[in-house]
Amino acid sequence: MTYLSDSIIEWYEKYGRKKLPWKSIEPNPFHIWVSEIMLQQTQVTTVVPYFQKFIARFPNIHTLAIAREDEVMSLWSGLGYYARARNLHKTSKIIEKQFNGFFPTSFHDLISLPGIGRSTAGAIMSLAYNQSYAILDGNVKRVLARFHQVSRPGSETKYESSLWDLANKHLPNKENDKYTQAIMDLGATICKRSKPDCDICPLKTKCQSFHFNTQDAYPMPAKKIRIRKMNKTFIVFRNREKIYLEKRTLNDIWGGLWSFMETEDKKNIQAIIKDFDRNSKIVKKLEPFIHKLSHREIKINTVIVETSKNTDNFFALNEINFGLPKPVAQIIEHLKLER
DNA sequence: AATTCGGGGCT
DNA sequence: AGCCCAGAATT
Repeated sequence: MTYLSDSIIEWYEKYGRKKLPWKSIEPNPFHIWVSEIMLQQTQVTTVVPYFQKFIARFPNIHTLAIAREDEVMSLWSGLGYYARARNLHKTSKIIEKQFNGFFPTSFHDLISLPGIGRSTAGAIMSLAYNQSYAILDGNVKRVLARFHQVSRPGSETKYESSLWDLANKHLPNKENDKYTQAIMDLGATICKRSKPDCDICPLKTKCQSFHFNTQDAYPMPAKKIRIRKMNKTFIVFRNREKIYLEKRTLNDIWGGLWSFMETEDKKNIQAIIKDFDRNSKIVKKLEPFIHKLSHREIKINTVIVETSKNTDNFFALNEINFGLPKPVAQIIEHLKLER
């Protein structure tokens, strides 16, 4: 099958996005890898400023591999899905040690690395090395689901599998790098989720959804996830200009970032405070606010506690340079303004 | 096979 | 207010 790839590549020559910051005349595998990880479940416009700051600080694998994890997390702060950053760092060390600092060039080696799955490995093989591998991101899924009117059976696995088959079937026999970029660009700029610009789409003469006017029905919607609502109380221990922070464990949200002590049960607040410092007391409560995640909705309460303790985990507001969850960063900004 | 993991853009 | 985004790892 070459109609689809030929048409898309031809379209890309005229209308594709060729100036994204991770693109260069000579492909840079390190840049492509970092961008692919940042772009997982994250839109291009969100990623661009993070990518530029990240590359300015870590221009190559070596600088990343020898960095402190806290600094890596700091540059990821606000981007979300923090396991991506931890895996990125972990993988840079693996490449330094096990691959002698050379970025892997085979699909087998790439997919063995933390944070690199089938689609990301395919993207690197294609975009960095012009090898014939498919990707299956949200853009490609949408284009293929519409082009073929792919239905979503009971089994999600079968649906994914049939899309992968189509993605492989449509691979061109040359210019795979250009094709991969092209089909993503088409999905992002023409074959959009809502109001696709079918009239100027290079695939319209053979697109099933255009023919039957079913663009809104494809891709068929995924199963709805239910959003868990929960409460959290952040306990901000403050000693003059310094506040207490601790590093979060990896098996929860915001893993590896620094945060306040917290509880989900308000009845525990007094006990936690007295356990920390029996002479401390609550001096203030901030206005509660809702922090929304894609799978949770957290009502965040904040209590400020004055303490005279001053351990290693106390930091001046202006010297905090590691990763912070969004709501924690918000609260710290608020505290700075009060000064 | 289903759930978990962020935060933001767009409608 | 709800859905989706250059998905992968874990349960």
